[in-house]
Amino acid sequence: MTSMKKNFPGRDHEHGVSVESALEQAEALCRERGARLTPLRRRVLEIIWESHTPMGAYDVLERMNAEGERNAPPTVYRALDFLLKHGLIHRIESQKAFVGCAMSMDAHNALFFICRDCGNVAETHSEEIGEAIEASATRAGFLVETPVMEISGRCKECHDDE
Amino acid sequence: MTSMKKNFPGRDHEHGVSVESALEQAEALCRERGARLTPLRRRVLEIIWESHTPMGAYDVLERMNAEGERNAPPTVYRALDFLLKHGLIHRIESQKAFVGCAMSMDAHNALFFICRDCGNVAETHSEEIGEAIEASATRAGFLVETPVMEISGRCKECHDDE
DNA sequence: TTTCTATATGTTATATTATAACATTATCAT
DNA sequence: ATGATAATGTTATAATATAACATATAGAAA
Repeated sequence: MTSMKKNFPGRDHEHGVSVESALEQAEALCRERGARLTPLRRRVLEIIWESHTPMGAYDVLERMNAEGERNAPPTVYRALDFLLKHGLIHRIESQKAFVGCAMSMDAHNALFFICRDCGNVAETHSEEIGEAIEASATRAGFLVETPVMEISGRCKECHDDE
Repeated sequence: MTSMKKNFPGRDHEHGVSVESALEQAEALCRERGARLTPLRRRVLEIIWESHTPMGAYDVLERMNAEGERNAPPTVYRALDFLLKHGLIHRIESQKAFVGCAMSMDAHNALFFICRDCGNVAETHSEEIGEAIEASATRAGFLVETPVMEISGRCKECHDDE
């Protein structure tokens, strides 16, 4: 594993969204939509939120089975699909891994800053960038549906003390 | 395969970069850098440019072996690594696939518009977006290194005739 | 309540993508 | 020529993801 230094804002458990409140919000959102956040799905979401770095599907699976359960990959992938569909998590494509979504109501237009040192991910939603992309897309006659914006680099903590 | 309609600008073989000129540029760039664009690597680059949609590593491999050769996965992946390192191709993370890079000298800050209908990819390099991201990053104390920007949606051709 | 239907989960097998590890060969500077 | 470095060959396997079908469960309709 790469050196795990201090977190930077966003997925920091001290200053960011707490696991409990994330789960509460998820429940509210699902209730509102008539979507079923079953114990299994809720558990997967919880596991993902408990990690401060993106988790691979098999990491989640391992965690689920830690207490002796015998879940198989499809179980996890199906739960992940559900959570993705409802914007409760994001898939970080460049890492084949998943993180909790800090703003499920506006799941689109998320921009991720991913620190290559500490592995932390900060989620931002910039109007400016969204508009710049819209403008560029319009010029190309392109209809934006699902933007994937993952900026790899180094967070403040990690490039301060090099 | 999804319906393959007409191309949109960028990777269109009629209006875009020709395979030959792409290979010539690649050779020039490698010569300049003292990098060795071997026949194998050149062949992989050629295969990728010949496709107008992103190709998976195993698609490339299959193509290489079409004439009876017996290359194995590592051969392809090593060539892809070389081409990536020199900015001659991009990896489209959201598709686990590779496309030729239209602007190898400025391989960073590429923004891809990926049509979910026809599969085509248009590569753009927008100052405006680059700056918006820089600004957002600076605010977060983040040092940008490798931006991944892949906008999925529908190209003009494909949403015109729905 | 019972029955039906749709949704969710369990289970087995396998597909797809990617890399580790080590052997061999080619290139190039000396 | 010789030796060092880089490239390629080869075998095996790791890591990620899904297909296909069986079973169970929740909620709607009777």
